[in-house]
Amino acid sequence: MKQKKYNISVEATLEVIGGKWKCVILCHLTHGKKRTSELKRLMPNITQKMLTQQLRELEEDGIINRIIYNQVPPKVEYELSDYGRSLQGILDSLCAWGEIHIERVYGDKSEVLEESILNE
Amino acid sequence: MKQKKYNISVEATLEVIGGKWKCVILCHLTHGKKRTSELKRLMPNITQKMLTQQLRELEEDGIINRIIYNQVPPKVEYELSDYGRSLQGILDSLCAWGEIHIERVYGDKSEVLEESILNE
DNA sequence: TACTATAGGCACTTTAAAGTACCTATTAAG
DNA sequence: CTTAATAGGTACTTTAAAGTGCCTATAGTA
Repeated sequence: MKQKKYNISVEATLEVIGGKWKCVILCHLTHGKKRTSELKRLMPNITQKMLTQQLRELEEDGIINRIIYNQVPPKVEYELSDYGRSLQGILDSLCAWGEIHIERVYGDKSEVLEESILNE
Repeated sequence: MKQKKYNISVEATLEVIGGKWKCVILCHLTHGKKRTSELKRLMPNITQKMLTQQLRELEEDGIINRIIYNQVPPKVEYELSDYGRSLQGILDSLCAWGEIHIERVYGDKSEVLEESILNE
């Protein structure tokens, strides 16, 4: 546990949910438990490696739980932990702001949001 | 204006406030207008180049206003725009969560937050 | 027997983000 | 006539983030 020094508390938040994928993963998990393959399908552009890597880090930080079913082929589910759920409000706001921003910039969100997510 | 495709709306948000510095800059601006040199002092580890670059991008996205005073030596101030203020709630929550997280991980926040910011 | 599905490991490469170093302009003060 | 202060530009380099390709295990099915 290296003693980092932060100049402002938001830096600590960014260490946990920063980067290209973590917020996206977490936003999906706000809608409930998800299997690895479901997450992969929801994020067509993420690579297997990045998905696993980000999930590991979120688990290490206590944000998500990893649920392993003893089956073949393997089944693993991820869900927000209790602690992770303390981010729910932020995640919801981030998604909501994104929608507002898309409408502001592009007018019609259906032009920039993949259909797959429009009807969900 | 390239028509990006997002798989989830939060990706649009991250395009605007993602990266290492933007949230930090914006959090400082939630406390009011700041000169370039003030921002630099508040973020001892940011380089001149990154500061200017991030400020330019935030301005382009309509999040902040740049106020130029016709003086020598130059004086420039930055403030949240009306649109930027729609992020205020998110920014406050991100800071608040960071404090909670620091206390959870390190116990005492005075050990990881630079003194300069503790008494502000 | 070969192939599928699922979750993931690992070495290596690429790309994008960030950092470094050095440059500009202007005016006042010493 | 040199220096300080402020805000910023730009070419180049470094580093960290992300991506690619190929590998594993296992039980069931065609």
